[in-house]
Amino acid sequence: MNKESKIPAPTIERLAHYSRPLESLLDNETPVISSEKLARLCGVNPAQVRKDLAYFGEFGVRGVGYDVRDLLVEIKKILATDRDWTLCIVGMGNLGSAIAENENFKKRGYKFVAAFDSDPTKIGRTLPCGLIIEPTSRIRELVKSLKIEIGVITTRPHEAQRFADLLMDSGVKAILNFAPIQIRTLDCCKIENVDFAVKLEHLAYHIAKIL
Amino acid sequence: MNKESKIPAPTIERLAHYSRPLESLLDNETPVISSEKLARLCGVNPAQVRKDLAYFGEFGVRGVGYDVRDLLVEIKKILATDRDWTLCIVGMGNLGSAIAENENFKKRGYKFVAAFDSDPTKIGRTLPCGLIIEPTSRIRELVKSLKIEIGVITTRPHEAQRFADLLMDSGVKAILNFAPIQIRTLDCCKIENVDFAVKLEHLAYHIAKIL
DNA sequence: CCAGCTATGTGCACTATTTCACAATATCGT
DNA sequence: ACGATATTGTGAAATAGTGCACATAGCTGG
Ligand SMILES: NC(=O)c1ccc[n+]([C@@H]2O[C@H](COP(=O)([O-])OP(=O)(O)OC[C@H]3O[C@@H](n4cnc5c(N)ncnc54)[C@H](O)[C@@H]3O)[C@@H](O)[C@H]2O)c1
Ligand SMILES: NC(=O)c1ccc[n+]([C@@H]2O[C@H](COP(=O)([O-])OP(=O)(O)OC[C@H]3O[C@@H](n4cnc5c(N)ncnc54)[C@H](O)[C@@H]3O)[C@@H](O)[C@H]2O)c1
Repeated sequence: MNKESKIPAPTIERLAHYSRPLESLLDNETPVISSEKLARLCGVNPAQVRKDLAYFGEFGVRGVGYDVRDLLVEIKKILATDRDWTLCIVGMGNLGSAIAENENFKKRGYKFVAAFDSDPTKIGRTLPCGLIIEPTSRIRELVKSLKIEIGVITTRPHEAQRFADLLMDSGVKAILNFAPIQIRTLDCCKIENVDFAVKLEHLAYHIAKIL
Repeated sequence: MNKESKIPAPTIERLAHYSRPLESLLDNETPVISSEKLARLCGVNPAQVRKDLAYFGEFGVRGVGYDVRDLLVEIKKILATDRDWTLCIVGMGNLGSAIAENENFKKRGYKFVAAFDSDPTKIGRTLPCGLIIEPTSRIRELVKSLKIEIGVITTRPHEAQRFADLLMDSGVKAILNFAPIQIRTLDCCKIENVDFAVKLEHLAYHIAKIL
């Protein structure tokens, strides 16, 4: 049971991917799907799908496949997305605003309950989603009182480490960082980075190789 | 020569990461850096740094380290970011606009030369960066006449595949996709996906495990 | 109740990636 | 000029992840 500690990170990421087509299938009234079909929808190997799921239990029926609704429930349980999460976002530039407005996150249970910026001209402004931009000086106070669990960093790079430290120190359990720098992190806090430019550079490398 | 074909994808992504601190070091007037220091700045193993670089040549000096400026030039040469790239973006919602406005991309040589949307109320609008939003019906024409090499997709998910097909058919060599769906792709076109929600789910999984 | 069919769950071999450990080599001080 | 020192470049070992192949087990129809 506690082999959960050595589950490959790619498995976790794929589980999240599997849930996307499953949601469409549910709308589609497709009751059952095979590992082969799901694999094709996600661009992976069918054995991979079965193995990924097998880390967590036996969710399929031999000779039949997986019940779409049940499987989705199980995956959400595994990923802990069967509950709501409380988040805040620091840095309300273009990217920060786009993320705060995005409906998809809300739909998946990621609730932004606070938005921070250090630019005085932005503070107090109300976003279309209803959030009011707070000064960064209130981060500690609000993270604690609103029990914020995840922090999103969309500040400019030179401020990112400072706010990460502040968030961690205030009790945030995880950080999603969009600033293109390497954040030093404490053990008590899990961090994920998203760097679009890295992806573009990867693409550039491949195109250039072909030419 | 053709051992380039078996260079690990993680190596390419790390090379992009290495270039970030190197740029700061340049400003900092630090002339030389060891694999150990660079590794620490990037949160990886020093042997990894050396091996990654060794795929492409010998850039260091034994007993000394790597010349910061030279190394940066070499990495840019490898990643083909020592030149400009021509890009377009399809879907000028919040995220699309944030990306088009971002100065970092321009600074790194990624030039957005066209922006498309299918919403008639948006077409014709001028973005702060100077781009005029074109109707998606002009994608094929403009990709060809402006020699656009990379397409960025920030449309809503259900339109993403259609525009990906159109971009590929128009001659784009690579696509960066932000819509949370699996895009079917042709061999002639390299695709990278960025899915923030997957990262959040990864974080949620880890936090929930600890509790 | 059994035979035939189908698709899962999984041991194992294979492939990919990371890390170790050390020989090779450049520099510096004397 | 040479030994001490530092740090690279790299084969080989260790670790991680993927995919095959098949025994296993549920379902259906007779
Ligand atoms: N914003 C984010 O943080 C974020 C994060 C991850 C993925 N994405 C994905 O990126 C894509 C774009 O996201 P976004 O936040 O820019 O979305 P958005 O709502 O700002 O706009 C997206 C697109 O939909 C069109 N659109 C939106 N509302 C419309 C309307 N009422 N009528 C006609 N067209 C309309 C716009 O023209 C635009 O092209 C989506 O696929 C989304 O899932 C966004
Ligand atoms: N927009 C993107 O596509 C994108 C992509 C990848 C990474 N990022 C990163 O995300 C972060 C935010 O990007 P963004 O596009 O939202 O940046 P942005 O320029 O829209 O704003 C970023 C932040 O800087 C502050 N700011 C900007 N201009 C200011 C000014 N003149 N005076 C005072 N404060 C000012 C804002 O208050 C905001 O908090 C950056 O670290 C960027 O590198 C952005």
